[in-house]
Amino acid sequence: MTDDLTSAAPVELILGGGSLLVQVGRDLNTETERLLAPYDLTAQQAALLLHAARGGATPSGLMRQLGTDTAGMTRLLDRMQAKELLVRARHPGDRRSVVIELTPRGRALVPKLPPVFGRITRQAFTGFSAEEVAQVTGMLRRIVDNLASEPS
Amino acid sequence: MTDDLTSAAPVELILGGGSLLVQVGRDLNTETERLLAPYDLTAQQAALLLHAARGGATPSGLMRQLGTDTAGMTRLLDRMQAKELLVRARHPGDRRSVVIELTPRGRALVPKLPPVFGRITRQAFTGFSAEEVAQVTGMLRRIVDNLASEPS
DNA sequence: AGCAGGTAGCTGTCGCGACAGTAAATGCCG
DNA sequence: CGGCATTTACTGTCGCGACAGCTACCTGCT
Repeated sequence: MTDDLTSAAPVELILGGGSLLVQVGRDLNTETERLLAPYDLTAQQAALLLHAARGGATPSGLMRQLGTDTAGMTRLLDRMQAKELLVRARHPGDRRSVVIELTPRGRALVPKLPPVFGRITRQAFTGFSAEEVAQVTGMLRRIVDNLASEPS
Repeated sequence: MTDDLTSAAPVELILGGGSLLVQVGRDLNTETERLLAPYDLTAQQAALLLHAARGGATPSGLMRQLGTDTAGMTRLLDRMQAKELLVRARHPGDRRSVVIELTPRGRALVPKLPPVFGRITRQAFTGFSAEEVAQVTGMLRRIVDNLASEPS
């Protein structure tokens, strides 16, 4: 309901590149990858492993869950397939589609990931009450909706 | 003070790749670039122009303000120099350093940028009270600090 | 004066996001 | 049933972030 947001939130804070939000996202990603380094995984790859581990995953489904596009997904899968973390199988009943199956190697990594994400979460939200976490989450969702639904 | 954050904020929300925070940052960036397209600028380039317009900017200074590293800055400057938005001048008194000077072409773009960032800000924070904006900002800062100071 | 350590900028390499454009398979609808 | 839009996956291209490693230069300390 505020109409003078530009003064409430100085341009510097919202700058596309130097934006606080953008910065936080990048820092979070970087820190996650630091903790994942021992497993030779990136944040995207770890996230994909977790999602694909539940079975029946397709590139387009994973794409929506990871928030990327088909191009990015294709290459992410390429890289992970090259590392023998997964294979592409033919979808029974839809010849356009592909089913992602983890290899034993990929499957072996899955149990190690939740602790890593847990650590990151704890680190990022140190000093936050559960209520505060819920607040940020809610507000971030509202921002996402605002950006998505108002492509003015 | 919360010690059970993993239950308060489910892993799915904080996933390195699929994280809400990461997602918001990317969306914000993408939307910014959509609005900057008419000027043939990326979000980084626009942010750099704004910072450099105040004069006396050096790569390392801009690097800190834009939150990237020296490598990224070097190439960002390369691309912008190729577009004749700026030039690199020698720093008087420190032969290691470089001073960034906008060309007329670069300078001409500067006044167009604040409105764009203003629009993005308004769009992102539609429905937010000034107080809420301050809240998110504060919490985001705390997260940044947590991530920076606790490289456990 | 001279050396150690830090700073400024650069290059190489890799992973990722976004956009544009393509081909094959599917679904829909008159 | 036949044509057309949609969906699925892919490739090409570009900009950017992060890491590692390098040289030139400056500075502080002895």
